[in-house]
Amino acid sequence: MERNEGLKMEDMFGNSANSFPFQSIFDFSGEGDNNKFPLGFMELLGAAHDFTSPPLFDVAQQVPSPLKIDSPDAFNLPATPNSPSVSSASSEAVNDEAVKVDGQKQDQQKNKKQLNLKPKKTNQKRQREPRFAFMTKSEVDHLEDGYRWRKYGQKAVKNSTFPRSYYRCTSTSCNVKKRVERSFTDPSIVVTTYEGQHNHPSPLMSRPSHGGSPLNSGISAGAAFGMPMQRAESHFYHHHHHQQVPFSNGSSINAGFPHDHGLLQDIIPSHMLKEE
DNA sequence: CGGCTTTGACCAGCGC
DNA sequence: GCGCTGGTCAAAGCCG
Repeated sequence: MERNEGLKMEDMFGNSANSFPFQSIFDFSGEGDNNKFPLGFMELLGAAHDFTSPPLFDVAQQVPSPLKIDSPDAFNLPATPNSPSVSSASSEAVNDEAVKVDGQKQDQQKNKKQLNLKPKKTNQKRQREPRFAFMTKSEVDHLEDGYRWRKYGQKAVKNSTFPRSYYRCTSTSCNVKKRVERSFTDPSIVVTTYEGQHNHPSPLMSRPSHGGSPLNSGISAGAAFGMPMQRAESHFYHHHHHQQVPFSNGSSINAGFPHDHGLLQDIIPSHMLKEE
C-alpha cells in the first residue's frame, strides 16, 4: 500500500552553502516562460531527451499556473509536482555546468572515489548534480516513480532519528541518484532528493500495466520526471498549492502556487502556514 | 541465478 | 590536525 497525500515544498538544502532564495525560484506568478516549467524540469531529469510524451504535459496542466523562473538556476526548477504526491520541491541546481557535463563529472567522482581507493587526491571538489527535493506524505519510504532504483546505501543522519537511504537508477548508463529520508519533524513525510538526469525513458512507462493508461495513472507523468508518483487520483488536483514550509533551520520555502486550497493543511499545521 | 537489500568500512569535505 | 558527517563501495545475504 502506498499512499501519498500531500506535498509541500521545502528546502532541504537550506543548510548547504548553496542555499538560495526559494521564493524566486518558485515564483508562480504566472508570467514569464511558461514553457520553461515543464521543459526545465524535464531537462533536469533527463526526461526531455527523445521520449517526451503527452503525459508530461498532461502533468503540466495540473499546475495552476506557470512557473516563473527568475533564478539563474531556474532551468532546473522542479516544477511542481506533477502528481498529487509531490508536495514540494526544491532545486539545488548549483550551476549550469553540473547539468551539462553531469555524466562526465559523475564518472570522475567515481574514479576519484573508490574505484581507486588509494589516496589519490585531486584538487577537484566534489561536483554535484543539480538536485531538487520534495516532500511527500507517505507511509512508505521508497515511492514508486516509474523508474527502477537500487539501494546502495543507508546512513543515519545527524539531527534525525530516521536513516537516509541512497538509491541509484538501475539503468546502466543512467547516473541519476536519489536520497530518501523521513522528515525529522513529521515522520509521515518522506523527503526525496533527486540528483542528476535520467537519460532514458521510464521503464514503467513502456509497460502497459499499472492499471490503465498512463495518462490516467499519474505514474506516467511522474515517471518522466523521475518523481514519485503514487496513484492518488482523488487527490491529484488537490495537492499543489502555494505554500511555505518552515524548516528546522528556520528557513522556509515558497512553493509559489497562487492559491492554497487547503490541502496543505492536511500536511502542514495551519499555524505553520501562517508563519511568514 | 540474477537482482536487490543490508551493512560495515572507507573516503572526502568541512568546521573547529 | 582532528573529529564529525555525508556519501559511496562492496561483500554477504536474501528473495523470487
